Amino acid sequence: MLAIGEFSRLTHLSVRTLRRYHDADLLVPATVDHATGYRYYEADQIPTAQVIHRLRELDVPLADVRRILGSPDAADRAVLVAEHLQRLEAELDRTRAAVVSLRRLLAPEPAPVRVDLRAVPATTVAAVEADVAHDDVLAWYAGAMAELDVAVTAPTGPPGGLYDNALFEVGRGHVLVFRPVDDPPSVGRVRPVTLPEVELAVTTHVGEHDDIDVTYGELGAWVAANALAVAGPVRETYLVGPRDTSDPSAWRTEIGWPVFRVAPTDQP
Amino acid sequence: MLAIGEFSRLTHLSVRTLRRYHDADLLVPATVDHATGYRYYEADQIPTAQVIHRLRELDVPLADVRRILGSPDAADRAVLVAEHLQRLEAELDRTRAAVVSLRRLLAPEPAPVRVDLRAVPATTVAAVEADVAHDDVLAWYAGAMAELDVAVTAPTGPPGGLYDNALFEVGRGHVLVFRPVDDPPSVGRVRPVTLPEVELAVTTHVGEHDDIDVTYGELGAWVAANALAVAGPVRETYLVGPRDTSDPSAWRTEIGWPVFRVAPTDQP
DNA sequence: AGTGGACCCTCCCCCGGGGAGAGGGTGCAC
DNA sequence: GTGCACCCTCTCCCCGGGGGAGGGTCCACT
Repeated sequence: MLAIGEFSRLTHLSVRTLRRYHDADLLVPATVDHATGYRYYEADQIPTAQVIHRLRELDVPLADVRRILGSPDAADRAVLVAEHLQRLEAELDRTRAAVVSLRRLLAPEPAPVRVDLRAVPATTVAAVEADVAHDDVLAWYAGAMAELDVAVTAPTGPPGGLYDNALFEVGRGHVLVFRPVDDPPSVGRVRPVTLPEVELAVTTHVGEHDDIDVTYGELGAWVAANALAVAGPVRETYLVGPRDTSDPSAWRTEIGWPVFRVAPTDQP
Repeated sequence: MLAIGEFSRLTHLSVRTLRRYHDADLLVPATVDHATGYRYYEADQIPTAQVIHRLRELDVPLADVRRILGSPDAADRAVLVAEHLQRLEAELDRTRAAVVSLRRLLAPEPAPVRVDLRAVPATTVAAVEADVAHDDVLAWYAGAMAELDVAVTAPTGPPGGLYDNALFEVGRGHVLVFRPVDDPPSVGRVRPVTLPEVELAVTTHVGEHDDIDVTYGELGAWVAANALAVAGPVRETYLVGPRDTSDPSAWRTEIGWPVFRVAPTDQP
């Protein structure tokens, strides 16, 4: 029988937090005095408290902590925890990418971006498309591209993708990956798709994709500065990618933003 | 002149978030229509928006983002950002430790902890002590122990430390590191200190300190189960530590919790 | 010149995981 | 029996947004 203060000392959880965990049904005191409301804990609740403490340190939401503690089977618990560790790893990746692109953003003299305006005719390609959540894009891309690789034996150009703007605004949107080929097949998820004719503002991103947002931003700034507006999903073309060389610094990603002229100006 | 929606599309920040950043004086639109309240941004605000986006991805609080953006000198900015990266690294360490101790906590069959009750006489030692915030303990410890090493030439036992319980409850408390020696010197911060006589519940933690909380918990559970109560700061003794061997699995940390008998029982 | 629909505005409430403090009741050792 | 540390509940605050209500504006097409 440990009063809450003593239990707090033993678990390094604040009294306040212990009360909160009680309210949340996460860690219910062994006994509660009905008259006074005093909470009393047992020594064998310490490990549980520690598990909660550690999970919270990993930013596991209380609801998930409850689920983990609630699952009687150790294997189930391990699975749930493993899921969270995976999530942590993904977050670590994002952090890494943020550091990379922050470095580029804060670089003393940003290299001026080179943008071309290019009219692209309608093209028929072999494509796989779907509505995908922003977080799932990478995984989906890998699967779709693998399927394309199997279906398209003699591509006539580098692969590419179309990414709906809603992907970034709403967190979910239409995505299409394609491979140009003379006679697009229709196998599995692969279908012939005709990409519409567009005018593209095109620039090339060099290296890993960690800081591709910066290039996007530069392209966007150029587009806005040239009195253009964005019309339709962005097109990426993977001129040189991981499939071509394992040296990330050699990678080249062409980014094409469909644009139209907002107000026709008379300037040359 | 970009309306908020278009700017949102270019920066991948939600309209809502942009408004919030305006309210917070973080990213003020280039012009605001006084009549309608419409916010209009300039293309050259895109890099700023991206910096904010990236910093937020690194969980930099908005107030700090404001300070970073506000400092005109690039070097200043670099310093502020570096500070945050250091903070991230510290967090990563904590995460790693949490994973280690979680693994031990969720291990199928926790090894039973071995606890001894030991009467320790008063001892005079060479010590460095201070009030320290919980987060600063590690850094403070390194400095204090280095000073002790210089001051004490012929120690008569392994080093140790006393850690106030307030450290864990309030996040700040009294800390003392010591080295037993025959004739304690008084040099710099080093002073002779007489540690009071105590009865200690003692156990030994094996390996890195990542999961030392688990051992603490086991010790605490034993203490509670044996009708004892905690009296005074915990004593750690570093029998084998990083100074002795670089192999973490060989490290031995003795943890002694001062206790007293709550209710004298007649049980043997 | 109207009109419809996309766009924009402000305002308020919600979330999680606590921290701070008020105001008042209890346990227990001396 | 009394002092004081301890415990209780309650309300409000923080951050960094999300959701939605209710209403005004812009602009391209008719």
